[in-house]
Amino acid sequence: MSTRTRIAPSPTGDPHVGTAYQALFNYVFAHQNGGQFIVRIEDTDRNRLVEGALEGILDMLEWLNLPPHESPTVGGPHAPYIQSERAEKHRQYAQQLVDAGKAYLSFETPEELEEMRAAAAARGDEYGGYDRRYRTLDPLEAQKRADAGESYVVRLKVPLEGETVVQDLLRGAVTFKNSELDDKILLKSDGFPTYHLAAMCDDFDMGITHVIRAEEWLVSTPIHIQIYRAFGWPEPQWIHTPWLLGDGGKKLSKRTGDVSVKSYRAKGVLPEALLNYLGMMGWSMPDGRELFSVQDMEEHFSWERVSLGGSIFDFAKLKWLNGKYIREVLSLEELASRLHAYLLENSLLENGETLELNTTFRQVVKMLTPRMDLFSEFMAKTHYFWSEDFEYTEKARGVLESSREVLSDLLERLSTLENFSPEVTHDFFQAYALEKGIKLGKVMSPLRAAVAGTLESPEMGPMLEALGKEKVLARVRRALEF
RNA sequence: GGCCCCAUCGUCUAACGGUUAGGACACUACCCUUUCAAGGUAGACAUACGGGUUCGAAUCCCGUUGGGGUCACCA
Repeated sequence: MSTRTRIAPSPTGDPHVGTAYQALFNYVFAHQNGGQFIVRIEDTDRNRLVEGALEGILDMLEWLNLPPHESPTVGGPHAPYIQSERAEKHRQYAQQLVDAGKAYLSFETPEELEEMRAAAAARGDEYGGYDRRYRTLDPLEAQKRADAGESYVVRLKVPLEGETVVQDLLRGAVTFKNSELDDKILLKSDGFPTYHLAAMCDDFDMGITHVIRAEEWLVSTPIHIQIYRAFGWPEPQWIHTPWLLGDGGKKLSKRTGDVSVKSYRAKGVLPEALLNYLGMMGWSMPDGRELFSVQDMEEHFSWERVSLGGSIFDFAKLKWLNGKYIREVLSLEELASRLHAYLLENSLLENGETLELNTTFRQVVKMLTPRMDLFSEFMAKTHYFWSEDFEYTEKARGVLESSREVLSDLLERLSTLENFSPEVTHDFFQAYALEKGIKLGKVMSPLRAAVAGTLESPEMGPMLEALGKEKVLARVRRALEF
């Protein structure tokens, strides 16, 4: 039987890094075993749907280059891959369990449930769930009430005694007492299934062999096992991956960190860097390498190398890793075109006419390569390349004021240079400093201030070349008048 | 609170009974240098605690503590 894994995200907001994390592990494991990676959208909670969220998730996977073998958009032999479209099937499954006496109709209202919980809490009961008041109701009687139009849910009749053991691939056997299990709702009063029913039925129907999901699901796994058993289906392999945590070591959420993949994309994080970073959360390469691709992961992945403690998402390290991709992985040509596309996509171009994907742009990108970790830093660090309308920083101003002599010298002599290639200007500066008996810095900083408006910039040679003689001279002139 | 999971530098991690407990991010110096970076070198920083088992425990067992999760007609 071929290995089949899935992610089952809910379309309830921006695409979540946790979803990307799960997608990565599910994708890698499926590919490593020559199997299939499936995306199924879990939208049975009709109240929490967010417009566009489904597309957002699919877009994210495309951006990350983790294409599913089967999904709502590419389809597949088990379509539909949108859970709400399978609701009729879930209702049939629920009925099947009711008919078999493994589940029952239940008529309590949400308010009554609330009272039950409060009462159980007040008594200090160990079991704080549903009191099972309809579990023993005669099925015929129950059916009669349902037929009469009374609102009901379908609940699983879990065993009251004994234990349910979850065999987790990462943690071994995890034992739960059945007396602590709840008669979980399988079908809600709106006729839609809960996650418990829907996910198990769909996993079974879709032939999922390995359920790889976040640790938060571990404690509801005994219920899932009971559902499988009620149907008489063989269990999949359970794998509960370690937590991705936010600040303070709490579950990663909007409150504890940035969870939106869109937001990382907007910051100019490369998809391969994000994936690489996610890959080193909870897993490591056998040789300790930190820079690795999804392909590398497929080659070397094993559950044995997964560490179980949760990992705190550290943006500083992601940033560093992104910088590594910019500096060491992408070619200049690749970098330039992707950066250009990024700027276009985020409408960050300062001047659409001059900021084309041309030689100057490439020269500037090359200069910035060791100087940026994120694409979003690019414009702020290069604005003076694209416009004459730039300010002098406080420090630059100070230097300009005390260097008029050098600047006018420079203006005069620079204008006689044949060309502004780095070699020519480099020799020129050396000679000038030598002649004047001053340090190179005394020549460079005024010029830097004049040309860039700041004392922090790329090297002078390439910078002057990219700017060109005309602009450089004009800027020195402007600085002298300042 | 009940139940469940987890526990190595601040952070991500290596070590699968024997290492001066290694690497990376961040941090601090220094080197390189026309500034800023990048790069290089160095430094500081960890096995939560207490019992066992063993000739020998970060590693195995138990307990404690700590952290997290979960107890929905949400997934």
